[in-house]
Amino acid sequence: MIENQPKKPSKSDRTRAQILEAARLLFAEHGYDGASIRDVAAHASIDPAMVIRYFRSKDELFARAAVVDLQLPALRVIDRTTIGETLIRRFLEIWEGPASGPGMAILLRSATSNEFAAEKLRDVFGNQVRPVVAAVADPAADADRRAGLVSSQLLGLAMCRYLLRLPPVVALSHDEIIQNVGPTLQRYVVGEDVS
Amino acid sequence: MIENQPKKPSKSDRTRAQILEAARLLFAEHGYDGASIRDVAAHASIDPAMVIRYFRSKDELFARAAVVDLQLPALRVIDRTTIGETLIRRFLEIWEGPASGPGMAILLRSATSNEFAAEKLRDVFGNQVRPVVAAVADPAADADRRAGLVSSQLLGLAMCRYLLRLPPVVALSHDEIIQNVGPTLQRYVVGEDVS
DNA sequence: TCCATTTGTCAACGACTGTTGACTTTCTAA
DNA sequence: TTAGAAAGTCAACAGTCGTTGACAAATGGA
Repeated sequence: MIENQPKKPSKSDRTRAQILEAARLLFAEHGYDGASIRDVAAHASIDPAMVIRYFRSKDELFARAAVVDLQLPALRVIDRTTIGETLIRRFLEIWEGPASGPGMAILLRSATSNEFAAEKLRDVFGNQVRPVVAAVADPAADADRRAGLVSSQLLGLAMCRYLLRLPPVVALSHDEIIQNVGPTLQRYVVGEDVS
Repeated sequence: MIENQPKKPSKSDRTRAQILEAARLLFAEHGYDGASIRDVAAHASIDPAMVIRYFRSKDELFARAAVVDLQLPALRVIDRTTIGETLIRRFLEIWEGPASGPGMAILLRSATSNEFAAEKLRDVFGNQVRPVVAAVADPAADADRRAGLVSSQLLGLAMCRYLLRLPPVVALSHDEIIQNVGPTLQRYVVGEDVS
């Protein structure tokens, strides 16, 4: 009899959720170093010591905050000619839609100076992006290379548009992104490739 | 009679250069926050106070270390069908060749959590990448958008290959990068575009 | 009501940070 | 040789950081 979720949403659960929400917001905006535990506590209207009580350390808080589930669609079932478009559409949903949290922003903001975040980001690539691309890559041996190229374009777009906020990339409409980046991803995934 | 370079390479000049070299190395590897003045001083085998004496503050030291000159080739004179290839070749030289310093790595490593680095990176885009693309973009009005797309791909590739060190992207050979990313850049710069 | 557990408050710790000023050593020009 | 500038050393400052432990308040079941 394993009961993972005892029915009472005790008071501590709410506090715990508040801390986590504040942490996700501040980590996404200022990165691991830039968001102090005191900042998180202030943003959650709570004492800094409570942050440590609920999450044992800043590292563990960051680990809890930096969870990412891209929920990428299976590419096998859709039309083979619209793979690139499907990918970039899902990408825009993840970043700008309300459902997906700031998980990717959290990782990307800290990955350049925090080895844990970098490793986590490599994990997201290996366990979420790569399998989806591998399922449709023509010679299976090319799967890694194709997935890597896809990641480089998507990650660069995210950097320019959401983190660096490069004006001309911010100005791009959804349709412009889909019609320009879609074909790139399409070629990276199923295009004829170099040996 | 303006003499910008008095002939004597005084002792202080050498020390100054040592500090700057150590700073560029550490900033490129650990970012602005991750590289302390004490680290830089230790790496240059001098006292931390000297770093402040020669450069007035850490911010100023970082500003001096984060200078970038891409020396992008003028795209007008070359064959219009090899623009993408030319760009990606130059990109690889900048990152892996011995001539260009770690300037781009310094900026990219800190741009996600340091507003000065972010602004400087946007400057590099606006003053070095954009003009080169604008010179050949077909409707001049598209120049910004095209330059932005080019930047997103190049910046993403740099992130994955040199900072994040994503294994399949690190494993790519120069030829593979040229033959895969080249066409992408070609289309971004001179391909038919969406309104 | 009473007591034990939970939840929250407060002050402080040691470590690290950028930066400063007083001091000594070294070099250079007269 | 000597005075003055340049170069380098050292200890300490004020601030921030993550983290801790002692203590008070609130809560909830018996």
